[in-house]
Amino acid sequence: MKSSPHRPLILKRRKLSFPHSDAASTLAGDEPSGQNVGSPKQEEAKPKEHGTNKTEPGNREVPVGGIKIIDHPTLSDAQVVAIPANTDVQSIIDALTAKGKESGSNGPSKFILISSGSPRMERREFKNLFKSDEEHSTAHDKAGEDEKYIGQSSALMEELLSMDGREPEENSSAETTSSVLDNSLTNIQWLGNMSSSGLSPCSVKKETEKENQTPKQKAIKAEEGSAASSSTTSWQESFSERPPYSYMAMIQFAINSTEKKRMMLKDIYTWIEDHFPYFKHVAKPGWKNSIRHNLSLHDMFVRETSANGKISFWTIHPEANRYLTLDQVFKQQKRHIPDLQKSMRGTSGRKNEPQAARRKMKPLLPRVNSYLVPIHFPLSQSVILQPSSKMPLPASQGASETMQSSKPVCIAPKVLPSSEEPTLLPAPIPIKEETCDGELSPFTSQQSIKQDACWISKESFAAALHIKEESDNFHSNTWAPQFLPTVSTKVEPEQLGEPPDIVLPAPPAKQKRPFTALKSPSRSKLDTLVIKRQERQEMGRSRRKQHLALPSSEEPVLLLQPTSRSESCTVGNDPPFATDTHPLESTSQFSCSQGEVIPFKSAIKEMFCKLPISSVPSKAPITTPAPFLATTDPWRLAPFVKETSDLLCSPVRTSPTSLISLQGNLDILGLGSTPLRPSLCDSPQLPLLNAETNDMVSGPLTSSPATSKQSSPELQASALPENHSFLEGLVLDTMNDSLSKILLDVSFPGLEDDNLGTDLSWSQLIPELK
DNA sequence: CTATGTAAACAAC
DNA sequence: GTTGTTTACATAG
Repeated sequence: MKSSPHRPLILKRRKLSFPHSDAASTLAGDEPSGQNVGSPKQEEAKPKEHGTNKTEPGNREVPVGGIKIIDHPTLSDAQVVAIPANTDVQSIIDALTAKGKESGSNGPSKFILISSGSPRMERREFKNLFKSDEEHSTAHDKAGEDEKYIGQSSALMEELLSMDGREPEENSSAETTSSVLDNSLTNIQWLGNMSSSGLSPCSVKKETEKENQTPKQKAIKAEEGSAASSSTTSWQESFSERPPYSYMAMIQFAINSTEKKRMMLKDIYTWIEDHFPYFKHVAKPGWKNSIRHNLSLHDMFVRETSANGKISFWTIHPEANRYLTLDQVFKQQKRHIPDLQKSMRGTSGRKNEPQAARRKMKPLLPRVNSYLVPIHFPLSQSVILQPSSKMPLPASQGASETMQSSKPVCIAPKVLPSSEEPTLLPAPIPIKEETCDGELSPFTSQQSIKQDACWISKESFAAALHIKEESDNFHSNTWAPQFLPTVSTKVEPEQLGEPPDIVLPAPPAKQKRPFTALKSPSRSKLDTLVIKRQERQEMGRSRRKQHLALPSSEEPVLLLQPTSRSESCTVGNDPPFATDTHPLESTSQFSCSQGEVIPFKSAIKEMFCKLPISSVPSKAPITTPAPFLATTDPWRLAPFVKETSDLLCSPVRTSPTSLISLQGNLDILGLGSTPLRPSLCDSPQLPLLNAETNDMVSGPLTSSPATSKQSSPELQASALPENHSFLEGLVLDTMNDSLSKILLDVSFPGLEDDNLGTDLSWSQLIPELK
């Protein structure tokens, strides 16, 4: 009852009913908590083994190839496996296998691997061992194993391997199929940072077991900080410390851990507790509130109600869902981390080194920024981003490490299609991605000076990347159909190094439903009902989902400008873009040739949602979609716009440009939970990128015929016809850990204002526009 | 300024 | 009491 002075009273809050409760059918069938969801609770059972495990009390060693297996001092069901530096994986496996046999079913379920030697190898190898991570594997239920990877402290790595698959966790990774051992390998859970011997008492039981991973980061931290000295402390901390994941990320992990990709709130809580002991044991109860808050806050989380309406599940909007799982993330981290750590440690003074850039890297799984944050990219931005030509892998590969290391692991929801967006097509368009792991490297590697910039840029970069993807999706989804002919997006995948563990989702689902109910009428099909979805408007300060609120001041920038510059917007040098003109906004807004400015921001939401009630409605109820909007899918924008006219300076025009702008806006707006961040332009990187751009373009990308990819101004001007608009950029695919360059070639004959008359116009392409 | 985290008020069950 | 929403405020970057 306290009334907070600050907080306005909520006069009324009304739940939206869903039209489709029928969808529930699906639900009904499904049990709420879902099979998958994991019945974390059940897991608890594990302990049973203990008794027997103890079979080998004391530190008994089971030497196998120099590998020592010792009972964990405090964990009854765990054993510590000391692995000599040069031990090969097979030996380890053999040792564990032998141990496992020896112990029988009752044996220890977990093994903590400690290697003093070259941890890296182990990982790698293990990694190899681990088979695929496909998530979809039903595995959840049973498979329980998770891998836990401990960071590699240079000193030691530890891994817990759960031998038995008992744990029901759903880790994606779990591929039950494999032998027990495999499973165990497969599931790596996080180990805390146990620094050293890691034998310290660990009260955490199952937690340990499950998948929490302690990010290496932690490990790193540990090292840095208090570190290891007291193993106990570190050990405990590992479990007690808060995971480096944001709530948003954890929720995603939880939901994606289930087969159906949906989870009830309660199960989410449970999953998190199970996987991150911190929340079970240390966190204040308020964390649940935070979870709920995040669910409500982020558009990517969609609540679906069972047919009967009694059960509500939380799902991740397909468009936004990267299907990340803890496992995947973990694996990724694995890859990257080593490098990072190296760099970090190795160079105690990181700064000095070129590596400095890295240093800046965010924690792999930063709770922060980019992590999991949906990034919306306005088309324009994409334009802005220019890949550096350098991207070529050369050094990169070698550098791959660097790259990776440098690369923050971002888990960003794929696209954040704005709720508005109707994204139907997943990837109809031919999109190629080229991921160059090495790509970044150039940046990093290059000049030291720049590196910093690079760094920064990187982050932004990452964002940009994501954005790009979005844009792709964006295009592909919404536009693709219409544009297909004309538009070609390419992303050329070049993965240097590793195959993506993560499978990019081309989520099947995508097609299904649009993020926002608003848009797609069709979505009705969905089994479940989507309850939420609204666009967000801006909110003043409060953060209700981020919207794209752009400062009114800023005006939309033309994506494709008629003027030579238009394309040139490219970052590079264009002062305008890059600099002030529309720093961020530029990305978000597009100006109509007319000069109209369309600020998207919050207005949009309102428009969509029409949420009279709350000033800042976050998610619009699906049901409410405006008719017109619904009809046209994606682009009901225009109409939309009109209404919003208030906000918009001018009514939307069908003019091609306008469309573009809209779209861009949409993106931005749309889901945009995340606001555009500082545009790429701003970031220092740009320059770098630009510079190279040309080359790049010419490179692989160019392969595509008609489409010219260059975004670089020069090129544009010279080479490109006005009609063509190219969006070129790099995409960082967190999932794959790779960088992708994407070229989006949107060429219309007459796109630009100047040319409008000429050939095709957007409107032509898209009837609706007219 | 943004993204996040946290606390809290409130609403609807 | 639980689940969801939405504010408000705080903090880190």
